[in-house]
Amino acid sequence: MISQTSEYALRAVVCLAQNQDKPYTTAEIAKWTKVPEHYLSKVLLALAKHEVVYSKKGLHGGYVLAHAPENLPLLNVINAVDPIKRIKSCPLKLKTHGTNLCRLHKRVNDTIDMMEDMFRSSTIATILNEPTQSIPLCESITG
Amino acid sequence: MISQTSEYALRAVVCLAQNQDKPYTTAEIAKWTKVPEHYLSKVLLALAKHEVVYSKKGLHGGYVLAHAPENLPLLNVINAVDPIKRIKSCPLKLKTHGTNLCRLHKRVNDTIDMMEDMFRSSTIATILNEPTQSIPLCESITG
DNA sequence: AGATAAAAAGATAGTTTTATCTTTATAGTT
DNA sequence: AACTATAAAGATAAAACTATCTTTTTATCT
Repeated sequence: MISQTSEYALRAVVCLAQNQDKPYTTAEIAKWTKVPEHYLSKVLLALAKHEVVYSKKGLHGGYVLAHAPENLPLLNVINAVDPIKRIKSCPLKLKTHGTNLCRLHKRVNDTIDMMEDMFRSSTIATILNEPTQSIPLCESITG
Repeated sequence: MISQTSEYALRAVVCLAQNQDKPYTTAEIAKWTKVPEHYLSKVLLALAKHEVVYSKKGLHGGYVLAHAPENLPLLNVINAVDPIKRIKSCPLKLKTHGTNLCRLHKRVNDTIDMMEDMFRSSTIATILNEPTQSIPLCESITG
């Protein structure tokens, strides 16, 4: 329902949100979030292309968040790596339908919309500030 | 967000709901729903195993719905072919989390729950009876 | 300027999903 | 009993997703 790649991207972004003091390298983020390092590197690349994170090359480089967590909806992270596809026209390409969606596809699309709204309305800050039973997302990045 | 296989399964079931006079063959359903015939055959097999449809072999055989559309939530169709996976424990396997979900995964899981609820609360009958701009799902099965 | 640490890019491979084709088993019909 | 239409099963393959390794480019430090 949500791809592995999106899951990894969200972990990385939450990780960076919790550590905004300096750029962190792919290797550090990978270790902390338990994402395969080389795969994470592609994910971060996509996040950088969509300006979710900012990358700094060279010595003491790494990745930092490009926006304050308050201004970063989960949807932006997901869409950067694995865009949610909505149904815009009848997948059966029926002439009689034209641009209208039939009842089935309208219902499915409504559901996707709802999901999208939920991901749009919660930001990284929202989830980090949410009261919960559980300890912060992950163990310390330096640990 | 919803797999190709689920989409095909839903189409097939809606098709059978609109044609309950006799069993319809894989080939007929495939033609009507524009699903690749041999792939549809696997999908129908899964639907039959989960008793969403009933299969009748031999001459004049084919598939019929196993339940009235009123008693058939979309979720049952989706779960038969491509079960919605919920997050039950921390994907990072952190000891400190134990069975609790962190804020991130709780939020993602809540969203999945919502989607699941939506698919559970609407039946095939619901969507077929819904008032809409568009003509019935598909063109005639005999066309 | 040279050394070093880092992202970026490229190449390859495993796994899962989607799709197609072929053969076999089964149930009606004649 | 033989024939035929059909689902079921098996084998194969194409495409997408996930993952790993290697090389190249870029920026910073001394």
